[in-house]
Amino acid sequence: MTESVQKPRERYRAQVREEVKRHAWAQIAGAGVTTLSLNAIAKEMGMSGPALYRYFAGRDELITELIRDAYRSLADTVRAAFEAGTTVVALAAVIREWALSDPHRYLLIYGTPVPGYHAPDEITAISNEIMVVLLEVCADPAEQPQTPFEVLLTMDHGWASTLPASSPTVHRALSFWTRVQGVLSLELAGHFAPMGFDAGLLLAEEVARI
Amino acid sequence: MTESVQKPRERYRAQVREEVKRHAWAQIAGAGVTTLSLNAIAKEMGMSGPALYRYFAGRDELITELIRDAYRSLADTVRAAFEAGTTVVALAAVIREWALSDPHRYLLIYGTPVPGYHAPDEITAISNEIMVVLLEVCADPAEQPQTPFEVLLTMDHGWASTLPASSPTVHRALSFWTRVQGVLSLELAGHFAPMGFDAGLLLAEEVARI
DNA sequence: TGTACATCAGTGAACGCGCGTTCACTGATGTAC
DNA sequence: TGTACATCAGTGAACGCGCGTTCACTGATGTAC
Repeated sequence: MTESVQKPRERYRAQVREEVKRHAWAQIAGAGVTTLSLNAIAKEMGMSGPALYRYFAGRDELITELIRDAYRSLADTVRAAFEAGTTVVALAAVIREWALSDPHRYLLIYGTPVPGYHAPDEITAISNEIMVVLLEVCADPAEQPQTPFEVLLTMDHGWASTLPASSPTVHRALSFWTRVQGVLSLELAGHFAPMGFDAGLLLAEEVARI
Repeated sequence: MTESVQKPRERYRAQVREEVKRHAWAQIAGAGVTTLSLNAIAKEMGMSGPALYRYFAGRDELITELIRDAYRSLADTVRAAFEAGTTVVALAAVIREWALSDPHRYLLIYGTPVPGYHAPDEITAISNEIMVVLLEVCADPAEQPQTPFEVLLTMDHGWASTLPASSPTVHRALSFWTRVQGVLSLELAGHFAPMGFDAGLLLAEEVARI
């Protein structure tokens, strides 16, 4: 964000880091995180393996960066839709488009967890940002729930601390989120493929009445 | 099923295959399919690596077996619940229990697809069995939908071929399935952990009105 | 019941591969006077 | 503007590791007469 005052070396470092990440995403798009390899990325960039250690402390740091960027991208997308004034149905479609535009990016953060990886606080913070937007959209008075919901939550922290735990808004947001994930996780893993119907339509139906 | 007439060698082969699979599941329970290794399994069994090639053509065949067994187990569980006479809410709870009893088994079939792996027909057949049960449960006249659904499906094959594509039953089954997947995929990947609420309750709410 | 043969489980060595990571070093780039 | 020095990107060799898989072989188990 303050890149304009970077000195040349810093600028160069940032560029190379970005290039590494681009190649990393390309690899992930091919076969998921599992096959992500520093050596392979170095080779693609015409460098030798150890060179990347100038830019990343190791494989784990690179993966953390990728996960963070993925969350960041989704949070920004969702926030932008909200600020442009969206309905829950339209927001679901926006999230689906985001996921379809790069399925492995979606799977990186919502698919099977990377073995041995534990997300740092910064990442849970971004994840919370997303929930906050969902809560805001679900709190829209024009989109009230049809039926009152029962107490569901026992939490007293984080994004929901300013809302009563049994708030219909919270329940609506959770319903929205799980239904979106339900359609997307099945669609992206290919489980709808043999059935031959429009997952976008199903998603719209799913979130139309929450 | 005809094991009682197996000759000793066949019997022994079957036992070893089962033992290999047990170790494979233990590995998967630890860190997912990714880290599954024939050599490691052999070592745990006190055998040398190549010995396993007497029992499995290779790593892929073993994985296929595991995936098939996972589907088989879920299909049997779901069918048993149906035959005992279940409601949609109870069935959802049964599926959740099945998933929680071995999260990585669930993730093996509904999580991020294994790179480079393509399911043989036998497996899609079992997957269809599950859908058939869901359709039967959702067709229960005691569990009629509250609202009529619009046309969603354009398929003309497989398990739905005997039902009109726009059938409320089909829509109810798809809603059920995606909502179950939505809750489970988020819960098992740990995305509910920082929120501190009862995922079982959320699931019950989700499938109560389909 | 005993012998001759066929089957097959399991071994150990080997192949080729790629991985993450460390280390001492070279050579280019930037900085300070 | 020019020189002396510090910084740092990138290299190549090496370490130790584990993987899937093949192959020729040994020795035990089962089969047929």
